[in-house]
Amino acid sequence: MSNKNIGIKDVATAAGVSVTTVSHVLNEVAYARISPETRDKVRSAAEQLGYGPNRLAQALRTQRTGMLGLVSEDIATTPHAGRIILGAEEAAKARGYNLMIINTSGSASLESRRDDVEALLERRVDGILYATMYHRIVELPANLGSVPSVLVDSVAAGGNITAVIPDEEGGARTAVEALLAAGHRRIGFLNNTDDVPATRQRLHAFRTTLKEAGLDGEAAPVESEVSEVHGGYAAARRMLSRDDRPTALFCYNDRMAMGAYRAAAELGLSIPGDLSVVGFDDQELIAANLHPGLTTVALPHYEMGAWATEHLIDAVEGKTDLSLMALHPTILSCPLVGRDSITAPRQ
Amino acid sequence: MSNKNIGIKDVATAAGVSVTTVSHVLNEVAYARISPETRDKVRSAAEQLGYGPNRLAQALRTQRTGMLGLVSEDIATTPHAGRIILGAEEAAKARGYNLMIINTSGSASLESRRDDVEALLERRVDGILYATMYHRIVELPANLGSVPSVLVDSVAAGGNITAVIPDEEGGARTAVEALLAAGHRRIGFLNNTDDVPATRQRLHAFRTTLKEAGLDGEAAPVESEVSEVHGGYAAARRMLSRDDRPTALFCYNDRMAMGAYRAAAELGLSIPGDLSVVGFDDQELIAANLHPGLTTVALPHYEMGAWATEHLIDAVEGKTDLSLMALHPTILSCPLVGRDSITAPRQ
DNA sequence: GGACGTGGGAGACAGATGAGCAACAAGAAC
DNA sequence: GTTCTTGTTGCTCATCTGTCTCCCACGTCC
Repeated sequence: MSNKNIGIKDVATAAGVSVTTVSHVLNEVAYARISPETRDKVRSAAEQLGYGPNRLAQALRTQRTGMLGLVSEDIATTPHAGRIILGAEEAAKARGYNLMIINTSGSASLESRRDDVEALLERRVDGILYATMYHRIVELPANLGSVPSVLVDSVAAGGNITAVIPDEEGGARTAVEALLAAGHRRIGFLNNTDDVPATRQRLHAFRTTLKEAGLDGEAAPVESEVSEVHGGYAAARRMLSRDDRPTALFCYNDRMAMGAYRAAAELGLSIPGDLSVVGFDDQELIAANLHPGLTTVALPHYEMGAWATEHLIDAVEGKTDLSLMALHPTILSCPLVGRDSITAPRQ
Repeated sequence: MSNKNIGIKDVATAAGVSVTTVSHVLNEVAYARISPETRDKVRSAAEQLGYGPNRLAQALRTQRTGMLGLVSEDIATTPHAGRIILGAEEAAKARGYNLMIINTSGSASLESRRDDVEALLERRVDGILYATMYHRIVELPANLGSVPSVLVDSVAAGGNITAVIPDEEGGARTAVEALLAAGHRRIGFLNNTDDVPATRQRLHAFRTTLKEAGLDGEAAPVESEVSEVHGGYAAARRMLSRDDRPTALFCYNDRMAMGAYRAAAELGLSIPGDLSVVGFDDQELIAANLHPGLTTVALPHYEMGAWATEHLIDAVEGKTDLSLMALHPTILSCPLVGRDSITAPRQ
């Protein structure tokens, strides 16, 4: 219970040695030659007094705070932020670091982002994690560069900062392959309308994967709407009213899949009997709670947070050169989370 | 862009004054007598050099870090944590403080909680926020007491720590009153089975509110199940199969309400035409995306985080005495979030 | 007189702060 | 009209926060 008023010199007095010796013993300095008895005296004195080092003073002296800054967009509005934070926090804790959190808005001005980073720099964090809420290309404040930093779930406009992003294409491929493996040949895609990497890449992977399976990828039906439940509903209504109605749907995200569930229900189509569905995102609250459970592809938010933190710490400790990794973003795979929304097509 | 290598003495040299003067000017020390010209010189020198104070050194000297520790349970598993964090972060930022986050598990040992708090204390945070993921009675590590602290969404076993909690009874009353106001007289309650304050208090408010409306609260139907979608489904199936089927349902939380939606659909009951439903929690992802939108009662997570932070900072700055507030937990109200799941009963 | 074993002293990190020191002006004493 | 006191303005010096780390000191043994 580190009493805030007890310092190294109190321990020194209690143990009858100098502060230098206490420091040597407690930090297990390699070159220090101190007898085992003295070490014991110091250690027990420290424990009895409830001594805990003042990390501020240590940091001031050593130029290392053991703190990482995390500026995260829209912490509360998506569950994604929580998973990134958790991944980062656990990875940091495992290596003796702590996390300083700053929230920002996805639409915040460059100047306000700059101020956020500045606040972290004044606290002399050893490195900075910059996490966005969805995969895109972001413009980052220039002062980010003055300390090792890693971008989570986006790539930098300048392209000169190490980044981790999800494997959009691989994830889409995984989803479509799950449908193909179940025997489906007429597969539709409910896509998003935003101009973000995920929209383009998932569409590309959708077509390519079908083509590789010997199907006509270009002709496969795609309906685009905003990536919300009502968008998914609208897109699914159109898609399912076609003459050559697909037997399976790949949805841009779980929210759209939720809309598709409703559309299917209204049209008297049962899932997965009449229609198989795959989502994307693995938003527990939706995917696990729909009926039947939604098979979906998970975004590796936890993993990206942990990966970024690991490599950031490596860089801080001089074990890695981030500038080498900055050339290409690191891509983490999106695994399939199987539930009950896929089965073989009828007949 | 605070260059990490620029210190107060560089500014002093550039401005041609002493470091003392720079410190006086930049901190706007009240008793310092410095000419306007000198002040200008100092300020422009500081700006040109991109000087930013080293908060570590400041903190070491002033015994104030301007950092608050937040130990939060299960950051990623519920969206609730995100809202508490956001409330705390924004309140802290508004007053010039920053947040240091530590994640812990709801089932973590007392010793590991102690270590988490200890880590915060070593960093000399000015105060600590301790947030739990659902309203309950928690046992807290003893070292929490060595610095001002506030409990968010729980009360302490010893009862000697200032706490903010949601108004469970008021929220339940609000929900039931919304149903009564729509004209419902046969209202059922789908309750949770866990032995937590919310379970008891919401049930109590349910019965009391009915009684006050001249109905037989004791006789009103209650079905209890685990507070998940499938629990809500099972409870609703039983509830809706009764001879005196209620025309409205108050659900312990939005997840159970989601289960009730499915049960209603299976029984051919339309919402809200044949059955009105109110939830609890306001989990966006569910409540806003069900069809029809679920009217529900919101838990004030953002507000609790903000309230706790405000008062913690007040205590840190000597404006409040937390020990006085520790006598009774502060209760924040749970407002109704109206959507489309309530209407007047048929005929 | 080195080598070895054991330990301590004195900055340095970056900034905050109370006491104190020139410089000058106004008023008072001579 | 000069010197002395007193007061004010403007700024600086020395010291402090808690810890680390380079360098040195002392004694003993071969």
